[in-house]
Amino acid sequence: MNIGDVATQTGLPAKTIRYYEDIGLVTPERGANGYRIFGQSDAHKLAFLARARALGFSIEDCRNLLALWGDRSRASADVRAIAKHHLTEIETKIAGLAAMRDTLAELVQECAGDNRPDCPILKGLEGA
Amino acid sequence: MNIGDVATQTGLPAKTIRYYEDIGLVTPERGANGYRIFGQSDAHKLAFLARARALGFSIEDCRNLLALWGDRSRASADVRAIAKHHLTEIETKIAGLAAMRDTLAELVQECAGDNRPDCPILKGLEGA
DNA sequence: CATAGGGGTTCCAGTCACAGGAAGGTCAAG
DNA sequence: CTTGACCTTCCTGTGACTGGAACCCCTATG
Repeated sequence: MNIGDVATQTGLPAKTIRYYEDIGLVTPERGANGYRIFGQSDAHKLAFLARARALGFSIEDCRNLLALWGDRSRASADVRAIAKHHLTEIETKIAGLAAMRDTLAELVQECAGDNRPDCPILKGLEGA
Repeated sequence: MNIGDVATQTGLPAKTIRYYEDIGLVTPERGANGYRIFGQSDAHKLAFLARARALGFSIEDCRNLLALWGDRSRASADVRAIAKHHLTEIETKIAGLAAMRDTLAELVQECAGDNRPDCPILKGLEGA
């Protein structure tokens, strides 16, 4: 398979796949013409990566997850630890965003949004 | 005021304040020794920026909000439009993160997290 | 008066995970 | 033979800073 085929299969842009090779996440072979050749195992790895990234895992997490995936003597506790830690980070992020949303929603609702200059949003930003 | 004083007042790191000068958000004067000199108006601007950034507004949004803040003939509708658009983006982000959280939480709960290799998390990542 | 410290200054590199684009080689079809 | 779609490498840019090097300035103390 050429890079375009794997890109179609996995939904990852070709650019991203090249980048993943660059940082050592996949190591496709090369044809005589210099083209990358992806086997089934490469395609599976990339699909795995695509899903892990879609769940928000960092590249480093992905690297570790890939290693565990390929390690038959792994302990599921290690996988779980990575996932749980990431889950906590996501929850923290959500909490931060939710706080922003609440404050913003309040300000937006208070603001008339007409052509007069008076604006509760700016007031909220200028004074605590 | 020197940069350290403003940093303490606003809670912004000095580095960040220099960066804000670099990109033209504030324009403090300079003393004979080359030090930046911040007046009250600069300090207010920076406090405004700190709050806007804390609400997640982008630097470009901040630039526009600052301009509106200083524009006596502004229409509050313009401010509101920026804020509302930002609010929508935040809500979109939250929705995305919440979806990740749900999937992750489910996988984490299914995983035993012991020293055996069997792992629903990896299974979830490998197959759709 | 020399020095030590805690300011301040500039400039350069790195972050994260790619995306865009230039310049050029390769391949299959018409 | 040419066209156009694909592939290659390399370089730059993104957002909003952060860290660090190398250097200057100011005040207090021995």
